[in-house]
Amino acid sequence: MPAIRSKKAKTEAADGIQLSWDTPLEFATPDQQCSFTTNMTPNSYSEPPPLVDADSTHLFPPSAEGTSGRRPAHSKKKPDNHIPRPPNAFILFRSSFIKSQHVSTEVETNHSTLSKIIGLTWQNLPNEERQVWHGKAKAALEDHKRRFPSYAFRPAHTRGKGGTATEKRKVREVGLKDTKRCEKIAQLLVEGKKGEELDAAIQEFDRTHVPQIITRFEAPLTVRTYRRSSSAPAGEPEVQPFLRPSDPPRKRVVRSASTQPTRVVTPAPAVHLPPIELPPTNFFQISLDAGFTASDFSFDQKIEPASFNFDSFFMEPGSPYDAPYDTPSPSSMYGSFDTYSQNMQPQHSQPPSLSINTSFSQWQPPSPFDSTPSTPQMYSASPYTAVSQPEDTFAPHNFSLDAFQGMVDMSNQCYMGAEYGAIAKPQLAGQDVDFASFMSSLDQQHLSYAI
DNA sequence: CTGAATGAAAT
DNA sequence: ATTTCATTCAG
Repeated sequence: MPAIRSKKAKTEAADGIQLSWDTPLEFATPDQQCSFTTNMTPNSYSEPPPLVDADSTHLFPPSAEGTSGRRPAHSKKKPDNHIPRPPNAFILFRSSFIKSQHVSTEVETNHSTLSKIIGLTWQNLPNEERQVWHGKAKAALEDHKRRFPSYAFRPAHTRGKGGTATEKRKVREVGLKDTKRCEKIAQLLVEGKKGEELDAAIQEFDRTHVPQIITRFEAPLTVRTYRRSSSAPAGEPEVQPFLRPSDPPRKRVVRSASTQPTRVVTPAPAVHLPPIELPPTNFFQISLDAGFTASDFSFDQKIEPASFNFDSFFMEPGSPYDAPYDTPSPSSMYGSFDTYSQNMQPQHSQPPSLSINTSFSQWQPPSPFDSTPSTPQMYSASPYTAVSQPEDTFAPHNFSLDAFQGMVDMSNQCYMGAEYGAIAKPQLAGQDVDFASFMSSLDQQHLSYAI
């Protein structure tokens, strides 16, 4: 899921006033000097801790944190007398989780990913076990209050921001880690696997599971929208139905699920594309972002000028990896591919039921292409779209996969390519199909829950 | 410095 | 409602 919660990182001066927090955070330790005192009601939270011995019954007991206060002197700008907030239950859980190395660095070192895993684990945690951590959080809070009686949380509410009217919120970082892997790890964790056992299980998982490749679609670009965006009469109010990479993300709730994307349809006349013959091939299996379903494509029979309108797109490498990486070096075409390619191995012997055969050919754009300034710039990323310049034609359905662009022409032929030309040949059960059929064939099986 | 999670507490 | 910031450290 995208993290739209923007971080301000406003290094606020003048907020902390009190002593510094140099003692190691000792949240969970029961035997610490500070026993409950006076004014607190020990059982203010409803659920009493389990009667049984906690450590043996819990999946993730707090790591035996012996006063190992390792605090690398908080990295950056903090007033020095800054008092950190009391940690909440999850933060405590995460903290303990990290310390205890339940997930070894063999499996995952990236803390963003770890957060994801731990978040999933947290949610899968039995209620009573989460309650334990809420109890710890409560204790930590009380302790905090004792130590810093006059502390008050003063979030630096940054008013006005940068002042720039445009403030485009940063589109999510595309380096999304494989969500399925995170889910798998979390699942294994709640099953009680950790440490080496987990290592082994994940190694096995990594061996058999082909990581997803995440790409982004660009808004369909038509000649009309191009004209409009580049100083046109603009008689009508400017419609901005499409989502371009540079646009702020559509309102998509992050933590609560599901916001259906708006569907947009644009008329589009035919356009001619140069015929290309395909070399053989890589197979990619396609699945869609969680927020969307196949029906969002309005790609029924009459795909005519249906336009894409979604944020992201997954391509899962499927089978035969015969000639993928040495020929035109696809890795140079898009970074995310590169990122994951190390984990890819030839696997299955059967193509996936739903696949796109992307054939990379060294197709060169027609000569007029290079030297024709009249060709809209935005088209230039894809040599194929470049030829669709005739006055009253539209660029066909146009999408981009990172540096990668593609489109579907009026006969539903799908093309992809950046520096290299490529034809995407959707296949269904091994048979070539047009892109519309392909899209409408997407079903639950091919949807993923990610992002 | 950011991202990634959840939750408490502040506007 | 929305935003900050608690933890953590690799990128």
